[in-house]
Amino acid sequence: MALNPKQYEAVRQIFTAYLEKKALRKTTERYAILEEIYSLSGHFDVEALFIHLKNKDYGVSRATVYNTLDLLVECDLVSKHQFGKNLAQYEKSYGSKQHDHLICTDCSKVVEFCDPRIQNIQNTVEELLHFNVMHHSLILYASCKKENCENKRL
Amino acid sequence: MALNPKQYEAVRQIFTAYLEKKALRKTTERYAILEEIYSLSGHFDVEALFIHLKNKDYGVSRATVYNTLDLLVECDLVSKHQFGKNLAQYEKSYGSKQHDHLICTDCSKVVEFCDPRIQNIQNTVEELLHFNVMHHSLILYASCKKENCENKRL
DNA sequence: CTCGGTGCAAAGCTTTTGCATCCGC
DNA sequence: GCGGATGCAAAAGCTTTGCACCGAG
Repeated sequence: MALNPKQYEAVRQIFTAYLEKKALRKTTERYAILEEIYSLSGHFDVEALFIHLKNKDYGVSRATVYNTLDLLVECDLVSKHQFGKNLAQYEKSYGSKQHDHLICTDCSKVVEFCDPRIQNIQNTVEELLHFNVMHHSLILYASCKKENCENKRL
Repeated sequence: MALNPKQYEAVRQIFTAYLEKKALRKTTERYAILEEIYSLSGHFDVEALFIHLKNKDYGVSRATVYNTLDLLVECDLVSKHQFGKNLAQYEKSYGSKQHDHLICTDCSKVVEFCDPRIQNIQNTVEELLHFNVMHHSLILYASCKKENCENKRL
């Protein structure tokens, strides 16, 4: 799940290249946020990331977190999700396999799954509607059968 | 697109049956909201619906609009979407073919499309993960090629 | 030195909540 | 008449914005 140092260096370089291309400044805050995100596993929201950063020596403001997340989404190092709630969820995306999400309607748990057939659908729609599909979001809302669901026991 | 009187009567009856099953009251506000929704075409957000209702003789409050939308979503007469923004979009769903959405990254225009293969993916995931998929949301984010996009001309 | 970026707090927007009033049952 | 539903407004929660200060280039 976690990246090794070499992989993380590649991530930094992608971000650096993006900042240079856009003539944006390479601030310590931006790299601190990138590093924190890649040290996390799974999904997180802005507030959780902000708290994590606040608990370190180096604090950043919410405004900067929002600003930097936008940049990271734009250069594909982070992906943003709206899982039906009015709260954006993020996750690091470098080195991760393309995947989609299933959300348990009982306990809100998020499960990831892969299905290559989604690509076929994209291709068909591209041809039919004459669009270039950049990315997609497939969310399955499902209820678990019996003891699968952790929160069933609560 | 619009329902004929007979179809709309079926919609009313579904809502009535749902309210009775749940022992909820059949208020005039609830039916007024249902009627307004089924007179609209395409997607709408809460504020737009609220304004429409406000402009009629019969006014309802935002709180009631939110409350009633939840009920209508629960009995499958209305579907709710989160198109990447922090603003829920709704659309009537009775008599509509199952469909998914493509959003133009240039002009935010929403295009509907159908693809039966999404059902196969659902079936596979159900078996693999032991979940009962209730519904899904597939959104393709795409940029139009050339003159397809209405806003390209702006 | 310049001007983009940051931090902080205020403002903005959508949605939820509390409470008095109202009306379906 | 009782208790759920409504209306209104206030509150809550996430995100954006304005402005003074800071620091990368």
